[in-house]
Amino acid sequence: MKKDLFAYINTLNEAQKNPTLHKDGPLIVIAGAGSGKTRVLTYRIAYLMSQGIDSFSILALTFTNKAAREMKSRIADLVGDGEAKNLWMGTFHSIFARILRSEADKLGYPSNFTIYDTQDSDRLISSIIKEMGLEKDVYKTKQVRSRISTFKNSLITVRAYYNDSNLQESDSMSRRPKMGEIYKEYVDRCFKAGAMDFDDLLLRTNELLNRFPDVLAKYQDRFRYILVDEYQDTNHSQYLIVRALSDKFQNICVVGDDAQSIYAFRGANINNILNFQKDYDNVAMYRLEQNYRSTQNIVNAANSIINHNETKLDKKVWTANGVGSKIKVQRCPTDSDEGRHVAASIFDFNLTDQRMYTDFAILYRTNAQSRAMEDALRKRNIPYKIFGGLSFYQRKEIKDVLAYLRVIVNPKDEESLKRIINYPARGIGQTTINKLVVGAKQNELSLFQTAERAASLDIGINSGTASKLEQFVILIKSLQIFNETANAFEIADEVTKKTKIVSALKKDGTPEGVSKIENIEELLNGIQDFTEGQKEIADMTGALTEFLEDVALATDFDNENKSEDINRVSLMTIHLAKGLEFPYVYIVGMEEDLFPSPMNLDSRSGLEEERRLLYVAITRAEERAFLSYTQSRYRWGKLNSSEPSRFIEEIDEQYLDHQIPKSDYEFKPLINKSIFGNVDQPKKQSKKPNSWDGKTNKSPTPTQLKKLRKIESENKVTSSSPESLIALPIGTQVEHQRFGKGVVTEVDGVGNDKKATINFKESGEKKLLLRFAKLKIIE
DNA sequence: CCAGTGCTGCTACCC
DNA sequence: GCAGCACTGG
Repeated sequence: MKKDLFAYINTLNEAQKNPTLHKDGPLIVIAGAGSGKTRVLTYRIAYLMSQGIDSFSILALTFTNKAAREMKSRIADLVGDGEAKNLWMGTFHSIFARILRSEADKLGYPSNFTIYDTQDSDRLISSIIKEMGLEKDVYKTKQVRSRISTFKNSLITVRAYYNDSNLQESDSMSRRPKMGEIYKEYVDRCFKAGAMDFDDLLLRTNELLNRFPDVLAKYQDRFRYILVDEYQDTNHSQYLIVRALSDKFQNICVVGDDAQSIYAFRGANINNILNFQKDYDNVAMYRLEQNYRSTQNIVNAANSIINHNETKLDKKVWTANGVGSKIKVQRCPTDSDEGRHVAASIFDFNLTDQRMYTDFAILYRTNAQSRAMEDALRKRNIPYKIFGGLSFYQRKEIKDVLAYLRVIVNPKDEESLKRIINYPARGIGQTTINKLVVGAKQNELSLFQTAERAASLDIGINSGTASKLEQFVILIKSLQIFNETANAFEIADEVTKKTKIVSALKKDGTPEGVSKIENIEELLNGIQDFTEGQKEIADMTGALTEFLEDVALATDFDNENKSEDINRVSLMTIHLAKGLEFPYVYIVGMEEDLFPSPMNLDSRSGLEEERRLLYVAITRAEERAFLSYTQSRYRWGKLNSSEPSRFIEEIDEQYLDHQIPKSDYEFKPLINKSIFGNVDQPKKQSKKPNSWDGKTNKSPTPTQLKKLRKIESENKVTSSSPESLIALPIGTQVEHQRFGKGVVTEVDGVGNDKKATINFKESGEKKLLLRFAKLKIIE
């Protein structure tokens, strides 16, 4: 086994080997995009284990569950399943949720605490604002939530907030003087509900480690080796946890790329990676600069964009791969044309390059952009999968079933209780819930306890409603008793039957109802899978809690790998694409007011983050990258005109290949003079100094002229080929730009579907769609 | 209490 | 373009 491992390690380059074999003491690995950092991390962990480090004492923190799972399985390949199993590997949230469960009593929490997702938090905040009688247009739920999240991620507790006059002042200035009160009430209510939100999982871990030195010492001793992936995206709270845990042994290895820091909006602090060397003594610094993923054109184009940033570590990413093709930049009249263009291009490459659909990704800045892409792909029968957006577990019907399970496990969970107390409808309306909330506060009881005692407490609930509440309480209690002996699947199955959720949906009979039933069945299948996996564990107490935790921390990525998911084009936001790679990458919506996002335009750091986002997007591509922008786009149901993103200009011209709409098969010819936007259109006053629009009145610069000439000549090539191929007798000698010379052996299909089978000298026999294949007839 | 209707405001991003 | 919310009449 050891010998095998070293054979693997020997396949690394020197730059990769050094951090892999670095044993003790702090180290930072600055890993350029595609430079093999995952290999370094996995081999390093395997190496540590080969050196006698106990697998139980290695903690590896990743950014997604998927990354953790993949790394674990790769390590299992190296060291065997049994040993890999013992590694502590997962996201910050999942690892510390696990630790918090076992230490919960110290913080006054039940060990089966609920994890509130963003929606739960929003509902709670919104009801607090209502209860406090505040104006909802001033105290906007989402703004309040994100403010509270900022506090928590900066370790500003309620007490710290009240000790900081600056914070209070800035909230007063933004007309929200009651922010502190809302914050306090929110924290109290979460605590009383036995619930932690995502930020609490980190904040409470800090609290645990700070308040209990013995607990800190225990985990410091347990985690002798700590590794953190994607360190550039850690926030202050995560930073402090890592610092505290690694303080004793200082065997801390962080890996990241400052150029790929794209989560500042949720509190990630790029200074964590920039200042790592100041945080520990004798830090070893390693740089991985050789890119194994992409062509030279892609690497260089990406470098040229990131060079516009001021804040960055010194790094020169290069590749020994081939030069590759230039990045195509496509202008499209509208967003649906953009969709058609991308779909046509994928269709084309799928055929001519014999590519699987999984080789393609379409990346965008905002989820709303996926629709135009979907429509176009569907029209061409190209299978696709959308990642992100509303996840399975956030669907209403799923959240309803889960709410029952959550209340069974933790009856104090207020948000879940409010969800199900009248679902399916049982005559307990908003008025009653309001009375319960008030009553709970007055009597210092949980909402559930208040419901339980509704008849005896003097809270204005009449006997009719009280008996309905009693029925509901009995239902929950009987399910709780059932839960003591049943496994997670049995209890979930019982919930859907006892509550008549499914039978009610069946009666409803609408297509929506049918799809909801299917989703609930899917959920039950998932729970059954989970239960199967737990079979060897004799004691099933806590199984449901564990399932609910998995679900709370799961994302769409975690439900992949189903058979129907293979061979599909991937659609996702750029954020979601971090860490992934695809041979062909389409980056759509390269427009001002979209990318860079207007929300990030008021500061240099914001703009730099947007730039890093584009860097991430381009470096996902292995072979080909495509950029596109529209001249007008539907937003909020209205057609708005748009301008090319400033970022297109920032990419070094020599790596780009500007296209204008192809008149032959996709677009009507629009403008032949210039690619620089709205020459032919009445245009609004240009206010952005950096946009291309402002230049159109001037005569073209030499670079622009060069672009124009190139575009004109290319346009001739594309438009001439289809006509010349109308007649293509068998035996014709043809030349293809990629496959070289060949002979036509068969022609079939008509019109747009006309295909020719061609026997190429070099590449063998290929079937090509004539309207795409740029064939030249050789006389 | 509840279902239906009309209005609003938003749409970065993830654990 | 739609989801979520508030309002209203039954």
